[in-house]
Amino acid sequence: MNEPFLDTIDEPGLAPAEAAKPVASLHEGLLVALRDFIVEGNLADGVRVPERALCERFNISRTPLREALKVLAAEGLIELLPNRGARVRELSPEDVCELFDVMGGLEALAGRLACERISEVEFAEIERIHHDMYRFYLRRDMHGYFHCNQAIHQMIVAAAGNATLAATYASVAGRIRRVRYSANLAKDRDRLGEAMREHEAILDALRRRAGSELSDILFLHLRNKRKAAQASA
Amino acid sequence: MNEPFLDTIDEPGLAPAEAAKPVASLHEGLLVALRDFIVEGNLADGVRVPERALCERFNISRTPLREALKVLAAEGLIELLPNRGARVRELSPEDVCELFDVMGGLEALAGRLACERISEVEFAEIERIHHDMYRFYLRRDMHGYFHCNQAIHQMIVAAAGNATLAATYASVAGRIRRVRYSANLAKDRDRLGEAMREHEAILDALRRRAGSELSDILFLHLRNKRKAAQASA
DNA sequence: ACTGGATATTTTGCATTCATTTTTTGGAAG
DNA sequence: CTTCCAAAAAATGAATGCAAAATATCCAGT
Repeated sequence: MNEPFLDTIDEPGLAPAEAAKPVASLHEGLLVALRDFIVEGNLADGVRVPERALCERFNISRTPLREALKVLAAEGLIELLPNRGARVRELSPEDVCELFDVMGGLEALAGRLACERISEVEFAEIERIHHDMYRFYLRRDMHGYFHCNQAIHQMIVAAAGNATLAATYASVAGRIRRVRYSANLAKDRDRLGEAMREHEAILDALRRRAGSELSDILFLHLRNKRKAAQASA
Repeated sequence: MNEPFLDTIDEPGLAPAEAAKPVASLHEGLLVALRDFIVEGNLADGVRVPERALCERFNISRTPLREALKVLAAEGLIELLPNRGARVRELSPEDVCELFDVMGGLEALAGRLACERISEVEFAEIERIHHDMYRFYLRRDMHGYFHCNQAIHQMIVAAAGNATLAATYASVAGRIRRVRYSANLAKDRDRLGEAMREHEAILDALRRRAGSELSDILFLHLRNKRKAAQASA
């Protein structure tokens, strides 16, 4: 019989590295693996997912799998129909709107808190990434641009210094990540320039530690992202 | 052998009512029951909770119980130490601060969204509860006051019309509910009057549909609640 | 050929069982 | 009397088994 799924990513020579970061329980590792598996889109939306298939895919028995499914259902990533198994939760346009707004609210909060406690070196780091992003923008390097963009938002959340917020934000971001809007979004030149200007305003408000103002800007920034995503859908 | 826990709250004559709202799965019902059980403080913080005891308490086997525990751990209500069982998660003062701030951020978002879409009848209903609350305040009826207070905040969240936000808010509110700050808080007369004035400002901003302003007021309102809670701790 | 229904198969939900890890207990040595 | 170690007991993590529900299949009747 095959070994559990964890070994499928193991190279023989990497055994010590694996030992250095052992997965505490099968369940925990499975949860992460299964979440990534779904977020990365390996399961079509709305399709019934038999437990048996997933068990074979990850080489585990049904018990830990079902535990993981329950958790993912609580996270809102999948839905469990009684006696009818799990399916990847379909995101209606309304769901996507809601998720964008909640992300906007959480980023607004993050910005407000960041203004209260961000250090100069943290700000300098964000500013540095911002300038990198601007260069990518000028070069029309979309990959680099989006990478920096995501990094800045993540750093603002981190600068808020609120672990509960960070966890909540990660959960919402994970759910929305399944929506592939960036491809179409990237083609909208106007939106890109607008986003760049919004980021300038974000930096400016953060520099002045203007929490309330930054809060508004971040929420509206996400609203505009939402609009662009809707337009491209 | 005893029947499952659900029957312990059943009166013989209530069978039809129970049938009208059947619990889909044992797991689902257990999840709700166990969550309430913990939120209501039936389990001391930090104490190891043997699965066996909970199984006997709810008259179910370990499998659905463990599934429910995994979900509650994901919600942050309990923590699961590998091979060492579950314990009710202790809330440090920092955790409480974080939760208050996240609640503030979510309520700020709710207020902003409510300004966009609240109807006149919804606003009138909130205003009515607000006046009820004021009467309770004058009479020093703390029970009525807190009931109205909670109702208003809940109605603002509902008026936002964002199910994702409502679910996130409910999760955070559930986690913080375990902290018993209201008892001490109620004795602080100054804070009570201050809170009353803040609620006036909330109503005023909502009446004018001033989303950004309401957002600020609600966040600061929660901040002040946080301070009062800290002071009484 | 198509529809309806009965049967067979699959799948889910939960209980039970097994193996491993942790905790407790008992006793011997200092 | 205290401390340390070993064995027993208990608890956890995962697998398997079993009953009920859902789905699929097949056949009869039109």
